Amino acid sequence: MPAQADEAIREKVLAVADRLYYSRGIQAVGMDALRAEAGVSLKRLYQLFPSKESLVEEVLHRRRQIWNQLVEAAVATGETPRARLLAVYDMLARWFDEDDFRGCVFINTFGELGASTPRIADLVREHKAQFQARLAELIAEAGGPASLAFQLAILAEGAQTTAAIAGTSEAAGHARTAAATLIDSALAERAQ
Amino acid sequence: MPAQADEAIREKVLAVADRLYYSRGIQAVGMDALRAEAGVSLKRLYQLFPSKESLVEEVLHRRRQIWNQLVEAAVATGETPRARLLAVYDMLARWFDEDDFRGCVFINTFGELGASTPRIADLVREHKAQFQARLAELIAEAGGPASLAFQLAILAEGAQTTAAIAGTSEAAGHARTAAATLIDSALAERAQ
DNA sequence: TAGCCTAGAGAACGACCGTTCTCGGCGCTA
DNA sequence: TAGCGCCGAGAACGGTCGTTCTCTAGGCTA
Repeated sequence: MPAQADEAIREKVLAVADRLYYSRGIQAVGMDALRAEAGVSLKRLYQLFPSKESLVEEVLHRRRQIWNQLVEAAVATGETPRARLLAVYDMLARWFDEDDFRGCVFINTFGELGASTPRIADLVREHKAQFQARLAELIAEAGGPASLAFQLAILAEGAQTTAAIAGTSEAAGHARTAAATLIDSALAERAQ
Repeated sequence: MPAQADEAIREKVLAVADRLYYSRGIQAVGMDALRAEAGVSLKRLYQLFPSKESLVEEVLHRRRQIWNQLVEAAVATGETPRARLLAVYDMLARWFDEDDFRGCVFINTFGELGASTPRIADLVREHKAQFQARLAELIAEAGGPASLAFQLAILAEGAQTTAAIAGTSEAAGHARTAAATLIDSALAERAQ
């Protein structure tokens, strides 16, 4: 039982679970469907993850890391603080254009399980708070006010939800335009 | 079997279903829990609504009517087009402050059932499109550009989601401030 | 080669769900 | 008062889910 093989299987299961949960919803995907798709025995599945809930938690944890990497990769492309902020919305636009886009995993999970599973509701809260804190850092670099972080976070949130429901990716462009307006307005006000 | 008594029972069932579904999630509330809470027999329940899915659809329909009334009541308080638009965000603020606020019913339902129940996904899409169209009307009255409707809709959407997850109602205030900035910016641009 | 440990396949279990069926009692008509 | 039909209570049914258990086959050690 080589530990590194276990790690590979873990990652495979997490990747499959992420894909199935995201496309069909968590409650709609049973452990058996997961087992079949991942090519793992049920016994192994429960050795790696003691329960479905713990598996869901790890899927969210993994998504959070991926999200953070996407944000940082986008931010790294900007030369100025303003460009770094707007790059986040460009990243959203690319994401919304993917074929399997179905909204924010965290929002969907919150709607599905938040009322009955406090641990998962907390994970969602943490993730959103962390993203907002990152926005606040970028805004501080630009010399903007703290309230701007709330406004930009609301825009990003709304863009994800709107894109998921309307099924079009144009929400990202509108959010980006609105973000630019809000940033410029806040900086202009501070400048005078 | 007086028809008006049937109507009263229908409304009672719908109200109870709305409350339970909203607070616990749809999948977490069985028909039997509903029966117990509404004080109706299972037989009657299935006479009034042929299936759980049809019941969910009617709950959403009812919520949509309530939402429209709230929007129109808020809009009616504004003297100017700008004030009418901002009144929508004031309405959101009051809603977020309610004890049992748990986000937008339509978003939550979309996350829970949207992937597996196309009819319900369509209802959610229709509702959001209608709200956005109403915003576009108000913006046209103010002489603003059509793209502003998208921006304001994204703000309202994001405010609801952010308030639900963060558990604070301050999102409405930030959304309102951002909305005012976007409106004024758009109108100033058009004026010159 | 003999014995043991492991892991996979899948049956089994208990719980719950949406939906339907049965039964017993009550009220209305003749 | 006798009979009929409706209604509520709740059992029953078929299905699915998360989780555990059983059985069997295969590879490793001595």
